[in-house]
Amino acid sequence: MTLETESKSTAKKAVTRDDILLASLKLFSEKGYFNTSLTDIKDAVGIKTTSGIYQHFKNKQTIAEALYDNILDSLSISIDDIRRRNRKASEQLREFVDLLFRLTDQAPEIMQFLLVVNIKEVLPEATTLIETAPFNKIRRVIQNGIKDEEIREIDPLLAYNYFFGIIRHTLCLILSGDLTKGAESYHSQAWVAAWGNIVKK
Amino acid sequence: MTLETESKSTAKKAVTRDDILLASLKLFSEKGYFNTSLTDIKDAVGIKTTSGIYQHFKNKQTIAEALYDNILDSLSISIDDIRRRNRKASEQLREFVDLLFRLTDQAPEIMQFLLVVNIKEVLPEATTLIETAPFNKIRRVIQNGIKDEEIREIDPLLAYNYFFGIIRHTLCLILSGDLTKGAESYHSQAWVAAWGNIVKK
DNA sequence: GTCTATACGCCGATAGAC
DNA sequence: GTCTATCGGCGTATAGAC
Repeated sequence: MTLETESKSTAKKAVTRDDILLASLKLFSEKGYFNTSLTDIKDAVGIKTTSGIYQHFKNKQTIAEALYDNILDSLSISIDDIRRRNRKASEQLREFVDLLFRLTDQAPEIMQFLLVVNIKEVLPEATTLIETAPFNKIRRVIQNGIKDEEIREIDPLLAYNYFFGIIRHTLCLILSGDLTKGAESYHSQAWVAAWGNIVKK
Repeated sequence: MTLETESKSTAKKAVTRDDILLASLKLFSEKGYFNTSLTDIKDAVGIKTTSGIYQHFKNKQTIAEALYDNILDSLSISIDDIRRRNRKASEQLREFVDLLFRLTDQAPEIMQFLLVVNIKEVLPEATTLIETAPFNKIRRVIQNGIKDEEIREIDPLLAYNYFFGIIRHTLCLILSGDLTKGAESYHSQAWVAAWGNIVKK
């Protein structure tokens, strides 16, 4: 599964692992993990019994695990790409923010799952968002920014906090429908506010 | 139930509604609503069967509802008090932030329930945090601050976002244990960053 | 208010035929 | 890979005695 939503092929074919992941992602982000039964998933995916699900996943939890892993992996790869293409921390962070807003717009289920679903409740063993590979990389970007004197000298974790706090809150308000004008209108303003919090003046 | 944790009386007496609320709050914030069974609550509260719970609450959901209502009511009252005692928006917001940090330190279960538990998943009918009475009042504080030219002229919702985004993210990092030095050390810095985002320069 | 006892629905999960 | 059939169990909830 990639971060991009894929268009279903017209020909009716066997249900794949990705079909289940996609349907589960939608349901989990809409109703929450615990309000989603395997019956719901089976219906969404278009099979008659829940048995088919067990062909691809050991149990319900492993579906959520696979989703979380896939999303984090995709993000991580995107960040590698961003770091390769840009030198300055400001550019790297800017592109990361662009990515998050684009996803919020085009694949809100993914961002809903990532930011709103309380992953510790679903997967008690899971690491906090901040400890995951992609967000570790973002913290390294910030550290480098401090070293290069682009970002003011504060605890990198606090810089992450001041920067990502605004981005995240903005995205959550968009996802919840409290910010109604569509992601684009808030995008650049959120960036300015977030970056302004950590930039060396 | 108040926002303050009450010390249990030594004498063993009948289980009250507040005992159930307190135990539930602890369990919900630790394990999550769906990972908490009435059996867990009954154990925590010290009775032998779940039947006793139904003396006070119609069902499990109403426990969460009562908790949410109580917390919001308490917050709302505190904010009224803050607004009465202070004139300037900066002072009112500052005291509000003080309150939130104090609660995070002294009653983390309350803040965990308020900020981390996904209330829409537990109570689909519940209003978003931003639409609740206390947070509506905070938004009015911000509106007044704009009118009085203390806060720069932007959409009040965005100002709320830039301000509270940082506060909330800081509190969540403290609650999750990612920020380890204890709430106090981050308190004033978070305030400076959050207020700096909206102050008229 | 607390207990015993009990109901029962839903959901996750498995075995095995096709 | 999909189906039928079925299971066990957990968790919520109720009735009614004390």
